[in-house]
Amino acid sequence: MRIGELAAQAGVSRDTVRFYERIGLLEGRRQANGYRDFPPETVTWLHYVRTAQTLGFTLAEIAQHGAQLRDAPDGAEALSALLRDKIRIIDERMAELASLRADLDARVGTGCPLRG
Amino acid sequence: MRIGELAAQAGVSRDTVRFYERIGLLEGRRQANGYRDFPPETVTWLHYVRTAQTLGFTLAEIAQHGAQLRDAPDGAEALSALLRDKIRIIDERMAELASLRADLDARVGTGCPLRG
DNA sequence: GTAGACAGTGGAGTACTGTCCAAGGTCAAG
DNA sequence: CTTGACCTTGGACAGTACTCCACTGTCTAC
Repeated sequence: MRIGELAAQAGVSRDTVRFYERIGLLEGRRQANGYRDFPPETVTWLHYVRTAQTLGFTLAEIAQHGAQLRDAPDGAEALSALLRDKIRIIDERMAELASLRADLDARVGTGCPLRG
Repeated sequence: MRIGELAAQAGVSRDTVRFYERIGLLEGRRQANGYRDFPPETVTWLHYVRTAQTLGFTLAEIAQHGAQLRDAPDGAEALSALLRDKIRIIDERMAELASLRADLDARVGTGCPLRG
C-alpha cells in the first residue's frame, strides 16, 4: 500500500504519515522506485495511535509501544497486554471525569460557583 | 494576593501566571509598587482553567469563557451555565471512553488484535 | 544599609504535533 | 511523448503552552 492509500484509509494526511515515519512511529519499507510501501495492518496501527493519543499518550510514548510490540516474543499477547493497559487507563480517566462531574454538579446553582 | 501566593495556591508557576495574564486569561490589577494583585477567587478561577484544559479546551477558548462571564448580567447564573456545559461535555467524553473501552475489550485475547 | 526573598520586564528558547512548499522523480493513459 | 496523478526530499513555518534568562526594582529584617 502506498502513502496516499494509507493516508486516506487511516484518515490522516500524507505529511502526517511522513512525519510519523520520521519520528519512528511507522516502519519505512520501500518499493524499488523509492515509494513507501505499507502492509495493510498499518491502517489498524494508525487507529491504535489515535486511540492512544486520545488517552493522553505522546507520540514518543506510542512509538515505544510499537517498539515493545516488535520485541515481544508473542506479538498478539503483547498487544493484548497493551490494550488491557489502555483499558485500565480508560477506567481511571472515567473515574476522574465522574468525580469532576460530581464536583461541577454540586456547584451549579449555588450562589457563586466560582467561590465554592 | 501577590503572584507568588497565587502560584503556590493554584499549583502553577509564577511564569505561568504571567503568561496567563499576557494572553488574557487573568485580569491584571496592580499595587502601587507595580506588583500584581489578585483577588482570592483567582485561585478558583485557575482551578476552573485546569478543569477546562482537562476537557480539551485551549487557553484561548477558556479566556473567552472568562470574557463571557464578565459580560454576563448575572455572573452566577452565567457560570452555572458554563458548568452545565462542561458537564455535558464530560458526559460525551465518558460515552466515547466507554465505547473505546468496549472496542478494546473485544480485541483483547483475539488472535491478532491489531488486525481486528 | 545590606542581605535575601520576592517582584517586575522583555525576549529567547523548548517540546510537541503537525503543515506547507519548492524542486524534482515515476508511472499509466491517451 | 506529454499530461496528470502520484511519489520523493529537505527545510521552513505554525500553533499551543509554557519555561528560562538577564537584568532590575521593592520590601522586610537584622
